[in-house]
Amino acid sequence: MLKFFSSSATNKVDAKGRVSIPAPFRKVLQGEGSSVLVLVPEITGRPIIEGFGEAHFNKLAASLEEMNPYTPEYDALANMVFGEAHQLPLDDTGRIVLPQEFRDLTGITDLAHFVGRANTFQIWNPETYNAGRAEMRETAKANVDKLPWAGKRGADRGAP
Amino acid sequence: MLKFFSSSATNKVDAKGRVSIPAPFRKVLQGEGSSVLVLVPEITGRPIIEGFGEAHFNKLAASLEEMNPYTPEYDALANMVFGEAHQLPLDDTGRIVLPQEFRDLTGITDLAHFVGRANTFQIWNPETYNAGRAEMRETAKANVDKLPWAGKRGADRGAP
DNA sequence: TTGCTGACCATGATTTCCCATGATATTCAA
DNA sequence: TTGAATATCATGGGAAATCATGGTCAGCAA
Repeated sequence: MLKFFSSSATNKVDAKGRVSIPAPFRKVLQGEGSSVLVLVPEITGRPIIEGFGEAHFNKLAASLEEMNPYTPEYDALANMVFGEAHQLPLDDTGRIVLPQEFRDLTGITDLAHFVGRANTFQIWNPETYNAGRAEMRETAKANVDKLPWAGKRGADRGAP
Repeated sequence: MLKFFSSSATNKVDAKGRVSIPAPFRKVLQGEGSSVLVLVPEITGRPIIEGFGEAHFNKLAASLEEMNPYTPEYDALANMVFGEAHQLPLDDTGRIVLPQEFRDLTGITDLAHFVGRANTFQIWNPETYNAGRAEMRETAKANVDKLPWAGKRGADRGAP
């Protein structure tokens, strides 16, 4: 069973706001033994939706619990994350209804672009994504050395 | 059990996009106790696919988690690596379906060239590979001394 | 009513699964 | 060491399941 959200897909959003969650993503949720999906606006305010399963949602809740309540930080995070999150059940064909506020936030009308990001995934307006893609490629290229790819950063790869 | 990806092979891509993963490569995956393969476009954007097993994929995820999220670097790496990675299960005859986007990227139509690279391997359009091979030989020849062959202990492996 | 939601059914296009085959490779015994 | 018996490998094809998508209809609220 798949462990990480990976790959991308652009799916249609129908007149009722329904979108198919890409099959590989559903398999990750399934692996968590869950068929609900959590969507939250990207916390820094960019026009992107962040998505994940219950497992990750629980982790977020756990981190919050470690914070001191009745502080502005706790307040802000609790409200922005949990206050704006939607827990959406997948229907029997693997679709969710994308809440109107998320369509507004992202500018999504009839197409939604899904991007896997390991423990989470994102939903973008395809146009926004394409507009930023070239720059992301450049930034990624300039930062390869942050990942244990083939350089010496890949410390424990077996060879001395 | 084999530990590194080595050797090369050129295999057919059938009408359904299926390719046999070279048997020696399968043995490396088997050694990791896994039968899924991860493919990612080469990060600098050349028309090459990078492949490896779940073990290496986990390491990539782990390094990401150590980075500061919501930075352009994190974003770019997450989207370009995980967003474009495919986790592909091998079928019972050791084949995968090479995703269309990878066939497009590399220009692969009916033949795929596999090249072992120790901890990862690459998939090339055979023509692209052949076209660049002579130059790679020259570059390798000019840099033999960078490898710590027997008798050359402590050779300089390049400083940060 | 009018409009929205959710449950259910329908469908074409993949994609996956399963079985089959010829070409090497490998094993093992004489 | 040679040759026959046995695996392994790369490849092909058809049937069955999955996927993304669309539509209908009943319930419920405004």
